[in-house]
Amino acid sequence: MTTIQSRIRQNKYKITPQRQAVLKVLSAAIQPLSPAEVHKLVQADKPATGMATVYRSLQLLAELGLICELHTAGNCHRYLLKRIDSHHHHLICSGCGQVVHVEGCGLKEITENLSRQTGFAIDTHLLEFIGRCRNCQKGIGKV
Amino acid sequence: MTTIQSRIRQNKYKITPQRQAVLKVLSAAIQPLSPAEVHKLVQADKPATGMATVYRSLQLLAELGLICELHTAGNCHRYLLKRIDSHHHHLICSGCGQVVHVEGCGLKEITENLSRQTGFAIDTHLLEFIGRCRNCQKGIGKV
DNA sequence: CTCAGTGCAAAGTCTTTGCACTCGT
DNA sequence: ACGAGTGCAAAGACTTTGCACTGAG
Repeated sequence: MTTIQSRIRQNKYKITPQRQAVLKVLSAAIQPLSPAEVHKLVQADKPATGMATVYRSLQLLAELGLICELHTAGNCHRYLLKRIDSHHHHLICSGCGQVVHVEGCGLKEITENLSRQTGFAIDTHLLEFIGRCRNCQKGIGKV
Repeated sequence: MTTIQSRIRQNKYKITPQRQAVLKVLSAAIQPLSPAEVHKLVQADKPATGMATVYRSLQLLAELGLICELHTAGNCHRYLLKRIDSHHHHLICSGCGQVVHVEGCGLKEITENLSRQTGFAIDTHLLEFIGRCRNCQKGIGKV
């Protein structure tokens, strides 16, 4: 938490109660949240907070690499606090939305090959696994 | 092309000039197109075509698995004809948007491990490589 | 004290929907 | 001929922006 704040300060942005509230909400969340959900949860804390501020905060935090932006099927954008600094991905349950962290992906080699073959400078990759958790397989979350 | 049409027919949907036009545009495209781009290109062929029809066609074709939906950074949704029936992914240039097909990804093993560890039934994964093509590395597409 | 950050409301985008008409089958 | 599919325009969702005010540094 303190590291996060110092990262914000380092980049010459201010630490405002609103930004803290957004971070708090995201750090308490187990599953990724949409901007609207973040807004609702932030309002429990700071009722006056506007939607625009939530968007601006999410944008800032994503820019600083403090949170991840996920692309899910229906509700396209969802955000998640980056808990681990290492390279990782997410396994997302399509039933209930729960997220599991996945360490490593073994794509280093394929990335290097691709780069060699195509001449692309490959910056990153977007990888998400989509499935159904144990509960949702039992038909609970059948959407 | 004929296989595509039969796939549409199989699912009891009609083959309309508009759907054909959307398919034609996508099959002629080298890079993935946004709905708006598809619309513009379709209009060159059938000027009366409405935006709504383009959306409905894209949705239908994606549902039938005939086209891929990509999640890119800025303009979130873009569509691409599925040229190859095998499992594949895309390498996308963040400068000019050009797309390279990537065969295989070596994620079978990691998927199986994940499934075992987490109890998830993993249906699929979303994988895209993001980089800059040779031209854009030369600074041409510096956005 | 200053200016980045905020809240609000208005303006943009992007996407979907309702409805009468058209046209593939 | 029948009903899926269409075009249009309006509605809806989501996101950004302008502007005066507030408060973090």
